[in-house]
Amino acid sequence: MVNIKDVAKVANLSVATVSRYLNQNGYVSKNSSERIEQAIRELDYKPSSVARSLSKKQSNIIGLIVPDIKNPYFPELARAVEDMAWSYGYTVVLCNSDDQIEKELLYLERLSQTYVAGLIVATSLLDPSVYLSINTPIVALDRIIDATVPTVATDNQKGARLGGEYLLTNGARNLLCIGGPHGLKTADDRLTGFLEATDKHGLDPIVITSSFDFKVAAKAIEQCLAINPQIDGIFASSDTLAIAALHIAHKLGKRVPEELQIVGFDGIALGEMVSPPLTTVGQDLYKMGTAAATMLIEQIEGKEIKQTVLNIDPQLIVRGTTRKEAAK
Amino acid sequence: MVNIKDVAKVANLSVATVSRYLNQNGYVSKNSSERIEQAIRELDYKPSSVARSLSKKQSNIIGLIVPDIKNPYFPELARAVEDMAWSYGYTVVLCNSDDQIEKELLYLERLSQTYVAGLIVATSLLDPSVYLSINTPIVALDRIIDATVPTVATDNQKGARLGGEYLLTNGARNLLCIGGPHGLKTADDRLTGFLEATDKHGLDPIVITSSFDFKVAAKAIEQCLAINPQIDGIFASSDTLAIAALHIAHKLGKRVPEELQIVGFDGIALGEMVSPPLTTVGQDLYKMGTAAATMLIEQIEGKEIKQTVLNIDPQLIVRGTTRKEAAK
DNA sequence: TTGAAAGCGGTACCAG
DNA sequence: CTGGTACCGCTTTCAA
Repeated sequence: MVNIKDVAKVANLSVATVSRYLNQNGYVSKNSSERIEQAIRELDYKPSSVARSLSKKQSNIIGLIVPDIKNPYFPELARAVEDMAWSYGYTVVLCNSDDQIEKELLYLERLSQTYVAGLIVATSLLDPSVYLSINTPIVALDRIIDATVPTVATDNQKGARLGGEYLLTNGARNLLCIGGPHGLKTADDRLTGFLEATDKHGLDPIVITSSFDFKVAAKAIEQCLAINPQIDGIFASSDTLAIAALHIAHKLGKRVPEELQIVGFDGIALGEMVSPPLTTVGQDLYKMGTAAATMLIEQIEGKEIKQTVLNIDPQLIVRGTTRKEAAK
Repeated sequence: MVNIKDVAKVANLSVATVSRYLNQNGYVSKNSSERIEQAIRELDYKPSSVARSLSKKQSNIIGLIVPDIKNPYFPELARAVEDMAWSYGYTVVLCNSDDQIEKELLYLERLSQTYVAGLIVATSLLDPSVYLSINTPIVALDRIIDATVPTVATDNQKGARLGGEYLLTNGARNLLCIGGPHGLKTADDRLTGFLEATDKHGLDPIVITSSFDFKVAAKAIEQCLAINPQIDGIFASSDTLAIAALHIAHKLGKRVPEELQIVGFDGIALGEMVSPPLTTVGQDLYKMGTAAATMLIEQIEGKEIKQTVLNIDPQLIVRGTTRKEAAK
């Protein structure tokens, strides 16, 4: 592998000058620049980012921590992050934490050993202090870590209220809310928002909670629907959960949306593929991902961060699992 | 950050000895070991993997190149790779090539600058020679690069034959085959396999090809089905395509599987979520991913690779988009 | 404008 | 068994 020394030799300059040229800092005469360019081309020189990391104590690696990339929500986020990182010359390391504290901690440790440039964290089980203590730029994506950590998130409560209200204006009265796992703030907020909507109408919906796992959720929903056949509207706090509900509705022979309406939350691509396509409270996932990456890179590169909290407004996306004609 | 020198000082030994201890090579007396351990604990020392990479010219980073992580096929593979990499102390960098030569080339270049330990490549548009020339362990996943590159793949032809035959034994006679993008070997093999099955029955199915994009595919399928309403069996060369077909069937009011049977290929999780759940030719994606990672790590660590080609046998997974009672 | 040289944090060879 | 030390490839003072 050709190194900076070789380039210097060919250009008949010192490595210091070549380095200055490479980093575009310090003085390099026009003439020298040309000789360096020439040498680089001639030798097909590529700087070693490892050596660079070592001397600068800073790499161009961004760590992306998600619970599980298999959850269809995260690939869309990951793709957006990766695109933005790519265009700024960063590289993203994928970390699946499985929402396990131990694993996340170990990841953090490993990443810090590589002088990771920054972290995008889409999980939130560790104590905020540990994220703050690692002394690396960080942004929270989708989940809030702490008021002091720059964050890109959705107003979950508002979104859920939107979803609940839509179900109501569409005539559903016997509601079921499928909440996400207990203790997950995102999920709790969605539940709260939904209940705000139903409270206003003096309704008292059934609430169940479930893990985001499809099969587990499907089973829970099936049981619930068996006991409460009167249910005519379901608000699910994730699209996966909503699709599980749709699946069970088909299995039980309930017609959607005629007998049972379903509203999801997230706006994953999958929602458009099922039949009927899923009405949902959608977030612009790509935008969230790119925004998070941008905020992180700005921090890394020491720029003033314009805003430390970006709240993405969720939007109701009406598709086929709700009746539209009934609106108003 | 505390470094090896600090440890050496506290343990009252030289850095050489500490290094030997750390790498478990060379001699270190029991007594010294204990002092080192003690010092490490005391200082909470973590070796810098960057420095290590520089001096060994080898990192613990594995590059995973996929076309697009948003394609539901890849998260399952990526997760498996990441799990295995994690357990061996490697870290995976996610690269989305978008099946663009230029981008893939740039990735390869960037990765080689970081002394990447190895590559898992799930794309195959570059000339084999470039993969071979980068002088890094590599394994091809799902797509074949070259006979000399260790590979984990599926017997696509056989799988497609299986799928085609199943459709036939189930009574479908007016067949449609939805192939993947032209020129993609995986897709071509699946088409070939399917045609083998139909040929044997003297049938001449309709064949269309489509990109793997859901919407594009759906449109093409809709047109085809409109022109050929007699179609009663569809073999899709990916689950996404099959789900698009299912989606269109619902839209057109065709009952699945009574009027129209569908068989997909891949075995992605999504297939179980749609209604009716998708009958498909499934590959064990997790196994493919872990196998690829294992083969790569063995190469990296210089072990004898037991086998350089692992052919995963595809399995017919009968679910709800085919009629089972008709079998035999 | 340019260059010499001291790191950055390890590894590994060689001598003791 | 242990220590001295020359790298690995690049960045960054400090002098010239």
